[in-house]
Amino acid sequence: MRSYHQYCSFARGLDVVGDRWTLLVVRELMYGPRRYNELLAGLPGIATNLLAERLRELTEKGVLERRSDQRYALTPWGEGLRDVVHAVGRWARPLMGEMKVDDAFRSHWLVHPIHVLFEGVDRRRPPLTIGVEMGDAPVTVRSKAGRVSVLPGRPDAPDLVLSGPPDGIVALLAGLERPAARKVKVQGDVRKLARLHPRAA
Amino acid sequence: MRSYHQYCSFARGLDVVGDRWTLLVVRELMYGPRRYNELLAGLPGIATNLLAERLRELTEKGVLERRSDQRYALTPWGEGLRDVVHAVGRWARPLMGEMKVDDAFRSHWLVHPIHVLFEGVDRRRPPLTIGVEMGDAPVTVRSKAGRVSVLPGRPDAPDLVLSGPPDGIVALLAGLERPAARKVKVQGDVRKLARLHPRAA
DNA sequence: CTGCATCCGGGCCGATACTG
DNA sequence: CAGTATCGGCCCGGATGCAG
Repeated sequence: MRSYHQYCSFARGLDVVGDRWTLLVVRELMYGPRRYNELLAGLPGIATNLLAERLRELTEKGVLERRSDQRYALTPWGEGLRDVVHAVGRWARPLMGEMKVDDAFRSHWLVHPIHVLFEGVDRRRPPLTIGVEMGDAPVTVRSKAGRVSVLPGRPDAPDLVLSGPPDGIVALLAGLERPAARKVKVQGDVRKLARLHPRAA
Repeated sequence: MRSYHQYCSFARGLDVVGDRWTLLVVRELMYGPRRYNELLAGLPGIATNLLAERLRELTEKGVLERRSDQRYALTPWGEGLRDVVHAVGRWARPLMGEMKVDDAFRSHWLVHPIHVLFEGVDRRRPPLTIGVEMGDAPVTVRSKAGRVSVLPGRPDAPDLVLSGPPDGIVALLAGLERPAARKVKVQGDVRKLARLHPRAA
């Protein structure tokens, strides 16, 4: 990317991560170290040359590093971009209405809406294990010790299983009455969801 | 900008503000409503057509609005981008070493480093008024009630006056011993600066 | 002078094909 | 699996024109 040539911390930050796709690569690495093809799968729409170029640039600039097992991982400085990604995600929450027909989705992306919806610790939250099926891979949403998190894979003994389109799942977890929420099949008692106390919109 | 077509809050956010120059336009409006030419002056390097286009897009999307006095201003939703700009600025702080020869600078940009360096309230901070001269316009850095802020203009009765290159000024305020800091002329007692307790790097 | 619109060259982006 | 090569098209950047 062309530099903005401004002596401004924000502008210099954008010189590093302001390119198209760059911060989405970072988003993918926030789930942990990933291999090239895993990144490709998590970034529907990116061209292979662009992914390669972004990985090279970000490595040169010290945002990520390549490990011995051929995986890419965020450096400690790169980890600092979590706040940036979350800040944008939080700001853009009003944009998360319905899915468009040509919108892509990956189950592990659920981590971010969950992070925003259930930020911090809330002791009122009961322990709860939810299996979520949204198409490409099952994930588990777990409430434990007042904290809500997302894990890959299908839980052994879920209290609740949700299956349906992503926008419906998110609406249901957020406690919103949206048309899409009605398309979600629920096994178990839906009312348990409200006890997780999602943040108001 | 081409949409990423991903049902992800972060990606949808970038669909709105991910274009080149877009967040820098927002940065400029964080100082308050501005007219077209004022924005142009605060965004050295931007092409006039691009500024016009960004302003139109951001207005359509509800990030900013045009006022009756022809000024552009952030909407309430647009104000939410402050957290994003600050998050990037905070992350990019390690990049704020020396100025490059072709780096542009505007005095009002000092607001962001100050925000990052002196975030929050610290009761140990004594009241202090500092005049700062960096080239294009004088600004005032003021400590009051434990909070440090930046105002446009030259103070009436400064306790201290700093004049020199921006990187030197920032280094001095941050309490860092950098070569550039030695190029700053100081009128008054430099040691008063340390009492403001800047955050460690 | 302010506030843009138009035009044009160059570079980045996106899609596909291909290689070790 | 992990990229490189290639090429058309679009966005960006700089210069210029022009209306209120």
